[in-house]
Amino acid sequence: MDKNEAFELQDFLPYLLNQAAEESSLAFQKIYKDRYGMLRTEWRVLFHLGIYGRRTAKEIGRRSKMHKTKISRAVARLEERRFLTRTRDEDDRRLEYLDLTAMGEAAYRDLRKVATRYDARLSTDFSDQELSILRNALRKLARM
Amino acid sequence: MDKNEAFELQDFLPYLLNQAAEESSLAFQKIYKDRYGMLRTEWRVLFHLGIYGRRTAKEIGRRSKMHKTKISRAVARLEERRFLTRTRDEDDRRLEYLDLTAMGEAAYRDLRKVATRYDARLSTDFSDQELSILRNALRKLARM
DNA sequence: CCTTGTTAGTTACAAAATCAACCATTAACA
DNA sequence: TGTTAATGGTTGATTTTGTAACTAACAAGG
Repeated sequence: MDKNEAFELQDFLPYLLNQAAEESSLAFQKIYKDRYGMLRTEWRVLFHLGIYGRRTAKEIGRRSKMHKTKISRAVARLEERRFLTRTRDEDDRRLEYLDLTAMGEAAYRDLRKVATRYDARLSTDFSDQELSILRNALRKLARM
Repeated sequence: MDKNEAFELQDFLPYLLNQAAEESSLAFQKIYKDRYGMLRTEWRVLFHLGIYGRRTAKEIGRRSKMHKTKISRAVARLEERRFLTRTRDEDDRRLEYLDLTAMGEAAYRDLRKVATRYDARLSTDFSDQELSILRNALRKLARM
């Protein structure tokens, strides 16, 4: 009754996913870090604003599933470094709208280009069918 | 010349992988945390020893790609809580072999059972073919 | 208006990860 | 040998994250 089945750590999805996530983001991380001194939370906020335009912190949080304190700090740092500005909503003064500055836009476009190339490079190892299954599975696992 | 192509954050592999990794490890994390007060680094070390038997910290690091300080601290905590013991190699006194105690073994077997069930549950969303493509792709991305 | 509850966002403090410098030991080799 | 380099592992300082408690603003009902 030992239940001593072979358990392969390498097959355990949470572990495997984590290794793949870590390894695959390393080289991209190096770029946004070296080039703009950004943290992971920061490029994410930057991208959200770059892609979807003016948003509140709340909206970014809902989509990215980042906790609001992470976002609050990322926004503070991005503002300090002049990548974005905040504007209070005059009708509901709890809200503030975030907009990329020209510098923020430039950084976004630059990093988007890098990300696009980077994603393409990662994808070369797989067929179109594999890629579509992979992305689909990941979206399901991520519940998004 | 604007290059203003649609960029979908949800399709960017490093992002997608990270979301999937985070989401999919949440429920498992709750178990090793609530049941044994362990951190992610700690269950990993525990599993390495449970699966592969007596190892040095170095060997665990090579396989898991965890930084040696993480391992050092995880080992220290696991030793404090009597999940493992250390034995110096008398021929090369820099090395120390790590072994699970009976308690460590028990915790490992318990968590392995949980992990097996958990992995099975995650897998139910996919066909065998999808699973094999997924695991393969992840191993390739993780370079393992 | 006044309480009570909710929401958006921040802050304070504890927990954890990162990075560099650090022992102790062994290896390499002049 | 004696010096320098490399290795396994630990420690301390700093940075980041996580958790909870906190403002400030709005909303709803009396």
